[in-house]
Amino acid sequence: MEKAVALQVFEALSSPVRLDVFRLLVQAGRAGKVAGEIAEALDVPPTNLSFHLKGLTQCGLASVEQEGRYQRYRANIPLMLDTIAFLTANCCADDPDECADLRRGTPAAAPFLPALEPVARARGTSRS
Amino acid sequence: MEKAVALQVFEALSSPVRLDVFRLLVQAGRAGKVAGEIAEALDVPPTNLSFHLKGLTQCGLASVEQEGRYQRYRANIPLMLDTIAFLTANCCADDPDECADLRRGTPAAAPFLPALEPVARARGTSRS
DNA sequence: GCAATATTTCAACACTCGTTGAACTATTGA
DNA sequence: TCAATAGTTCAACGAGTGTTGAAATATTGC
Repeated sequence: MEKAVALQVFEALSSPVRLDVFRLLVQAGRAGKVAGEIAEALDVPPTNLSFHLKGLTQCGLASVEQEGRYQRYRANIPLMLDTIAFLTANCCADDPDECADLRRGTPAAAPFLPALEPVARARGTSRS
Repeated sequence: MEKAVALQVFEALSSPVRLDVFRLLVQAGRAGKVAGEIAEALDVPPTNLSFHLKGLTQCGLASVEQEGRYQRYRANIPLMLDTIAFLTANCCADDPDECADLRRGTPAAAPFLPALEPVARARGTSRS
């Protein structure tokens, strides 16, 4: 994946409205949602929603298909996964032990953010 | 994870400089890098780098540790994984078959990718 | 103490982004 | 054809972001 694409994806996901829309589409799966459904679900004015849907489609994170007078949007999950792969490429200096340690410390559904207590912990104090 | 945190993470990753810095730190692993090393590796002026490092640390994506007159930065990989989990929560209308289809053809680059398992098994389906 | 090194803060500027109402296009149903 | 519905485009404004040089802070070695 090219860096430019990853940047566009992250930029798209950095807006509250677009993040909500994308997650809604991810949860909708193949079925997707038409613009009106999205607008109703998220309580976003049509004008504004259209603006953000354009952003999501332009970076490839969503696709559109016309259905009569409706526009059906769907999440591009492969692109999302590609972007994640790009972000984690060659991680941990290619040391599998490091990766294992880091993953162990992170239950996939952690309720609290480990904001300022990250990898630094692994160095010096608790590890030999 | 709170939506606000995920937003800050994506916003942080939506800048070319910050994306480069974060990926560099991910690749550096536990060792991390001091600001000067990052500046040299990416050819970013110190003033500008400092600005972006602040952004990365404020959202929790990087940590700082003082080492004499140096500042050592490290990637917060658990936070990154939490964010990914947040993004993919309840995907595909909780239909495991959909997830399996979508994940097919996705590059399995980093050792981190297995952490995405919840995507495919959101509904307790044993697969593999 | 003093100079050199490493990094951050500050002020200023151009630039981009998000939101909104009004106007526009396209499709449906009568 | 006409009115209603679904959605997008446009113009404008305020707010936020990225970059830079100059100045400030902190640490090291002499």
